[in-house]
Amino acid sequence: MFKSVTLKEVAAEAGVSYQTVSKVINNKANVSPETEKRIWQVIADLNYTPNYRGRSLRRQRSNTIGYTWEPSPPEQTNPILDSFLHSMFRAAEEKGYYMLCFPFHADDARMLQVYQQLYNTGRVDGFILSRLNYDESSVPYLLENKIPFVGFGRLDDHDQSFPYMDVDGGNGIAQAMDHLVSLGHRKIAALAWPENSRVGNNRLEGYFTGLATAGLRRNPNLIMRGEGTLEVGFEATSHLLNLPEEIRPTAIVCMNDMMAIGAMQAIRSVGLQPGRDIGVTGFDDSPTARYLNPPLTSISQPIPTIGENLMKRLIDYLETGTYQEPRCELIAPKLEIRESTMGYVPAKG
Amino acid sequence: MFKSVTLKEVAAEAGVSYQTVSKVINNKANVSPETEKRIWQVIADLNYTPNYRGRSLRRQRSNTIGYTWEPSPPEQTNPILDSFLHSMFRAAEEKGYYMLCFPFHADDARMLQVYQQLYNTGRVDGFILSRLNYDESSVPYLLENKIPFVGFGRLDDHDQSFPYMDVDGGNGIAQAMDHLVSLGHRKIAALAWPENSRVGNNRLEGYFTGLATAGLRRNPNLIMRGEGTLEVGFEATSHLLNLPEEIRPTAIVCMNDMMAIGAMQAIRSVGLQPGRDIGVTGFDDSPTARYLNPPLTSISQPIPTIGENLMKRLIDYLETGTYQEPRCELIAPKLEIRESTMGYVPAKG
DNA sequence: CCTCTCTAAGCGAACGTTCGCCTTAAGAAT
DNA sequence: ATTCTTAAGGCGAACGTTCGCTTAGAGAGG
Repeated sequence: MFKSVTLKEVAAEAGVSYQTVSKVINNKANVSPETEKRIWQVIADLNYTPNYRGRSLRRQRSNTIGYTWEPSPPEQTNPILDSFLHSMFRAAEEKGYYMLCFPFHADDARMLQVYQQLYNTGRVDGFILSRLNYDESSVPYLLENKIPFVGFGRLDDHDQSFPYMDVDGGNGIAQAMDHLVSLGHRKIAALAWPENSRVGNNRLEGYFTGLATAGLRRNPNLIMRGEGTLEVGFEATSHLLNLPEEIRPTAIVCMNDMMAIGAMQAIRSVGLQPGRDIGVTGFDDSPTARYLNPPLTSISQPIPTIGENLMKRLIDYLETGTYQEPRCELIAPKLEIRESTMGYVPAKG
Repeated sequence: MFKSVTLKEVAAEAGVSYQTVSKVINNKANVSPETEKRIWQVIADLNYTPNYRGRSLRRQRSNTIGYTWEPSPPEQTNPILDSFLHSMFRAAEEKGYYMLCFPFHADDARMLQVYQQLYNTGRVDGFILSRLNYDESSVPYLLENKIPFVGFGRLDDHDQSFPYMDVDGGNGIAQAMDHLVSLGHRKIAALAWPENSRVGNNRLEGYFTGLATAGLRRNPNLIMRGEGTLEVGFEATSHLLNLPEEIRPTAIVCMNDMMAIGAMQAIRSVGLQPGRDIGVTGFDDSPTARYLNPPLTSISQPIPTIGENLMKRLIDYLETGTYQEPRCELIAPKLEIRESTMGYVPAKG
């Protein structure tokens, strides 16, 4: 095994006590300029880097942030995982931190135990949570045990109980609605998620906002709910297309891209053309969205900004003991307009 | 901050020296059954877990494995990342290990420095590398510095210089070829990668094997090369479809799914139907493959098996000091047959 | 000449473990 | 009665840091 250079070796070489070397490294030195220079020189010569284990034990700090996430089912892919992770990695490294990733457990109690364990044993200094929903048990648990964390997402729309960043999904869908309305659509359907999904409800709010802004009435027949899968998108859209002419939608706003893909397939399966005959929008702006046929208008979340910001915020808290204001931040997504909403010609007028 | 329970507190409560408690925990005890039982009881009562930092310093072990990977460009998605990571996380946790993830750096020297640093400071005990190519500088570096690691992928086809697992891409493509030949295809094109891609060349080998098995001649006009993107797939296929009738391919084997998607779009853009008129196969079996129109025949890699196996192999080495045989393992992928190769009717007989 | 202050650096202790050797007492063997 | 063995557990040291207090020596002020 590799024997790495220690403080003592540096000290011996520089002709000082090892504690003095430590002080120089940590800028706590009362040392003459020449001595300091000599010490730095030796550090460079021997290629010394402080041992993480010793430092961590003494400082009672691990400089490590824990993170886990629920893995996607095999037939789906997580479009934001890669960039979210890397944005956090980079922000952490910049501050001398690293991320410890650990497996997700569906069993809540087990998951809490893992959080507790990682923190109590000193493996991590805090956590980043993501994809929070109403019933997230980890949030109250971590708060109660005073374990530092920040979240991507919140528990409900007016929650301020812990520091987070979140995408304002409602804002995004409202942008999509305005866009569709401006193209002349008046009968707009929504493919929404089950009512127990906080993210889903947040997005659906944007649908309602969009209707209100345009002075349109809510029509319960045009709101379909289900899991955010291609199949649900297909079925729901098939149903919508079978509605009588006078209420049949001319545009469909989907709460994610998978549903939108299903919707476009359903539209094509009855001989219509997505974009020209029926406008379709998605959410997430998955990498594949632009490659669909037609390319899908979707809503993109500034994932790297969020990852970087969350990490910086958590580290800043760990080092200062207080959270920067604003503790809770909502950030607007961006509508990416593509052909799945272009080419529509309103029936009359 | 949280003050966690220490050995000394357990010892005081149990009325023994703290070293004895340590011995009990590590099964190195010469202790009477009653004492041992009492100690375990106290441990449970106080909810004691050994402090990672102290243990790690003393044992000179971090029980942590490092991993990084090159992030996908924004317009692409890494279809295997999520399940690969989670399979490693799970295997690690089972053995009391965790993964430290750190940012990828395109600059080679910088990257090597990070590896060195993480290892020398005692943050990690070893690494897992992935997506290795011919010119991978990390492999010789880690070998030379005796830093433990295992790889997903190898440097060249007969490489045995370090322990790895790899998917036999050639085997996969050969399966696809056999499948196409059995359907009656005789003119089969390949959308291959640039010649400096080891993975690409390995897969292309399978194309040649398939031709040989079927007794077909290689036709340089039917081998197109380029980046594994949708655009390249589209352009290359458009070119192939413009070839004179007698050599124009009836099937196209693509080295990944993105190219296959591009190929199918090109086929459709000239009024033909993928699957019925021209067979198309991909590689990776991305989650979206089954949702394409038509669903794409592709080759799926047993990612979770690989992740689990790599992790176990590395940990086993760290704990025993020798690698299990076989040190290098090649594992066959699986052909997933879908409609993009079905429905073809050979022209004559 | 004595005290005081300041600078530069040393020193002991502590963080929470694990490791190897030592001690004690009891019983067995001589 | 003396020595030997064994079981049960104690003890000091070490892993590589950082922290806070102490000290040696020089120069200033009275």
